[in-house]
Amino acid sequence: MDNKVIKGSLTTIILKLLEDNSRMYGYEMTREVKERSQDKMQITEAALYPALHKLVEEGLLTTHTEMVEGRMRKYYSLTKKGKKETDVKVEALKAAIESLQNILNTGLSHG
Amino acid sequence: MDNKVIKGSLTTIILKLLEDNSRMYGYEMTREVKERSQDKMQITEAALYPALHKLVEEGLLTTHTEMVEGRMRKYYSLTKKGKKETDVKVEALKAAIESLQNILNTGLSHG
DNA sequence: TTACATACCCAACTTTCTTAGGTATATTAG
DNA sequence: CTAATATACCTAAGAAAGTTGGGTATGTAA
Repeated sequence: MDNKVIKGSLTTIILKLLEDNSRMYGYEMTREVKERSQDKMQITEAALYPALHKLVEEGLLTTHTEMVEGRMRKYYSLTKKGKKETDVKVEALKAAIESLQNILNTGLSHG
Repeated sequence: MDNKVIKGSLTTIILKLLEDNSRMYGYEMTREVKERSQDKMQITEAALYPALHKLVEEGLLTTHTEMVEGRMRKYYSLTKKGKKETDVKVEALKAAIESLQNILNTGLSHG
């Protein structure tokens, strides 16, 4: 993450993107995150690719390589196991965000 | 963080607690986070103490040790520099959370 | 031919957290 | 008196997940 504030959520973000899109390639994911966050967040390719490889290793993603306009594209998709994990991880992240907000918003007078 | 979902926010949490309380000791911080998150989050002492020491090193916190009921308590407070940093870091974390939510909530049909 | 966008990748390093302890006092249960 | 639990501080070794700083290669626009 470019925005070194929230770490440990990259894997969950990847899974969520693939839940929404059925198949995506790495470079496309970096664009999508930039867009969804209105340019405020940027995943670096150096963090992304190793994370994708790990997810494949763990059996959560499968790949399919294609040549498009002379360039290689390695598409990733969720496996059945990956879909289950996505639900679990997305829910866990949402819960963690809520807790974090409770921590950050307690102790305010009312301004 | 016990909840290994969100990393990198421990320092900001410490600063925020001290913004709300003027002085706190380490053990108290672990209780406060547990309470604010309704037992969903738990900061470990092994993560907390090194983080506190680093913040003192960086000039963001000062300490004052007292004996209370036969036990040592090391109180931490924000320095002037620490107060400024707190504002910066809390705002950055809130913005990051918002971006993260945008990422997680895009692509939903409406169910 | 230079620059930029697209598209994949790796190695070395750093930061931050977890795991797994250690020390010590006060209080409660038996 | 003893054991367990809560309070209260701490460290060292290792893992995990990033960052920094590259590399390779094609297509397109200036």
